[in-house]
Amino acid sequence: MPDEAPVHPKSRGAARRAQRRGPTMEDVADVAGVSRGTVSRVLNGANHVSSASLAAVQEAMRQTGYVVNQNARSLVTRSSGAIAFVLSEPPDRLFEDPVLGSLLRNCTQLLGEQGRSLMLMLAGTPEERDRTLHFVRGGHVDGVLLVSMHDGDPLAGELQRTGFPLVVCGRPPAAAGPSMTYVAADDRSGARLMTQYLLDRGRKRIATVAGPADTAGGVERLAGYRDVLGRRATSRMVARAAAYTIEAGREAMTALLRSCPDLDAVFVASDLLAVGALQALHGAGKAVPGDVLVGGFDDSAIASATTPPLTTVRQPLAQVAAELVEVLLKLVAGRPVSSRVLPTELVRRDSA
Amino acid sequence: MPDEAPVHPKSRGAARRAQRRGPTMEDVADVAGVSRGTVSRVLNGANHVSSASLAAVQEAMRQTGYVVNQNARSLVTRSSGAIAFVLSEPPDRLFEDPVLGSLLRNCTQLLGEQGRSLMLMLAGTPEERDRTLHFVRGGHVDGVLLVSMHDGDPLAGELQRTGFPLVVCGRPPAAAGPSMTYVAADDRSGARLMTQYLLDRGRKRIATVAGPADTAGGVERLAGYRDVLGRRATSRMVARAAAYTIEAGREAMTALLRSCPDLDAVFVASDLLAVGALQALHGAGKAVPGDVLVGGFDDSAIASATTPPLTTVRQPLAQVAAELVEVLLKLVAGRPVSSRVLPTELVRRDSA
DNA sequence: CTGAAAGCGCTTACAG
DNA sequence: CTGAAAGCGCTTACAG
Repeated sequence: MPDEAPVHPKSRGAARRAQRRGPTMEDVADVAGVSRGTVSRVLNGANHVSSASLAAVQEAMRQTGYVVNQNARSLVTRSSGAIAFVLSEPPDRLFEDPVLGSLLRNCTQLLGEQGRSLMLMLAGTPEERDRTLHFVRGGHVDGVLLVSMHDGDPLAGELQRTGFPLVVCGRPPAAAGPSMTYVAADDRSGARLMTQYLLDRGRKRIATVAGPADTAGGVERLAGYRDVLGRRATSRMVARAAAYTIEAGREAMTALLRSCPDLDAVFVASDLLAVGALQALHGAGKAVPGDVLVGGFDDSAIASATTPPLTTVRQPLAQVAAELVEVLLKLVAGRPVSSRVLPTELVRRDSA
Repeated sequence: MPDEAPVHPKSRGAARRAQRRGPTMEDVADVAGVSRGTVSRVLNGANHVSSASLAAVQEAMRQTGYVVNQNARSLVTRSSGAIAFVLSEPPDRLFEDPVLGSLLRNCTQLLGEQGRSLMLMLAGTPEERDRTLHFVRGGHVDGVLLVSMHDGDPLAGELQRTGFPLVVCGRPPAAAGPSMTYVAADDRSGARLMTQYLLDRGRKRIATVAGPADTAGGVERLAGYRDVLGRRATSRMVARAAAYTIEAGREAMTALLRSCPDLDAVFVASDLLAVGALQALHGAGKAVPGDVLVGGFDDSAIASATTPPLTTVRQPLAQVAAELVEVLLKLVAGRPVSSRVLPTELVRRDSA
């Protein structure tokens, strides 16, 4: 096997035929009455170009409808203009959680404003991981944004070893080493904020629905909860959700109602989980917030659409995306960067 | 202004320096003791290559860690290996609806399996549209998948005029002309299915929450509803949602309860809208399905997570994605294609 | 089956 | 400020 993903060799011929050969730099130079080099200089910042040449070239570009051939340019500059957005998740539930969608949209938009494009790559299976690594090594992208929720994901380290600029969204796996740059919301202090709030509202038996144990959210948010409650947080007050889904939230909440029937508040580690928790509480005849206070995490779109609307911890997703892009582009430009942890804040609605 | 998006000319130098120059075809050829041409032939299908050369080249590739430079290859083949996935939507609510996420994930996965990559492009604003067009014309991609929910979107026509292979998801705007290839779920007959089902369950006053009037879903699904009810569908039984969101569904349902207080069933044009409709009904003290039958559309992940679980019309999204990719790649290969409309089906749960 | 050579469209020192 | 020229790494007729 050649070390190369198959790219439909058969179809190349046809694709080539179909492509009209647009005007090249040569054509523009001819029309403008200058050399190819001058056209190139106009394209790349217009330094050291007389205003007469500048005008002539611009006019010629308009006339010919010239569009630069990015492949030719990339071949010499060794820079593709694209960034890989790598989603290291099992494929089934992808995008069910609005957090990912928000991140992806924001990054795409911000990169676009910088004249860069985003390649979406899935890396949930071993084959996909290989493809992604191969793709990055092939120089298709100038840098990588990795969104991985699971600890112990080997991809982070492998990507780092390619030597390409890399920024991870969320805290990187411990095994990654200290040199890995990341941007994360402060999960732990957000969880503390919410737990303290529930306590301040006079509740005595505050349970929690934690996220899966192999995710940063599942670890950090539970830690924040424990920071506040100390030994008051007994094991019967903690339930693990199997995934970040509505169903899993419902199941975890049901388990909690069984193990701790007299709970009077619950901190749920994500809004989507909280939707399920609300259903379980309603189903058990518990009034929210009357009998049980419910606090979520994320402040995703669904938080204001539940009944009652969800009091939650706001992750600054737009800012996470902005910093992710900023840090990565700095890295691509060869400038020094450092990791960033962004503050979270409490958003009060009606559920707590 | 040069006709060219700025791609950080300043950063190029740094990026270049940072890039280690991997082994080239020349290096592989040297190690294998053959010419560059033979290495290339091995890479592109291994026809007309002796098994001795083949083995030598493969071994040399392994030894050197060779990875093909896609830019150099694309420059001569005029084929980038990438496909643009263009989302022509206003940015705010993007991905709130799980339908888009599902489509994107499936397309990315299927393209990946074909050795192709997906570039995500937003085209919600005029600037973004220009960027997208420029990008496509620049030859960055071999073809375009356009997901546009809004009629009268000029982008479809503009993309078509570039001459690049294009497939639209959903029925294209009427103005697009007959030659535009599309893949769509059969919205109208799905709506008929649901309306007929509500009728068959003995309901007399079947209202509908329709999608925005400028979307295919808003038009076709309402048409299907009217196909079945004829003049029994009076204007007071139809409410338009302002967008495909939970809030809009709640508002439309509230309006319906005012204009038609004795309704005993409602067909809601999307699952997300139906979540809002359920909230409004519960808020008004109506039991579902006891007092009012509720039918949704999409069968997205949320449909099985509502209380009660939603009876809905299933859009075959995985199949839509598969056909989208298949048709586009055929087009890219220069083969003939035709548009496809995929059947929808009723999924019974508890809300109706 | 295989090598030598042309060429894809651009950028960038290098002279001037 | 500008042109001529080399070179980026590959593919592909063209001979043999």
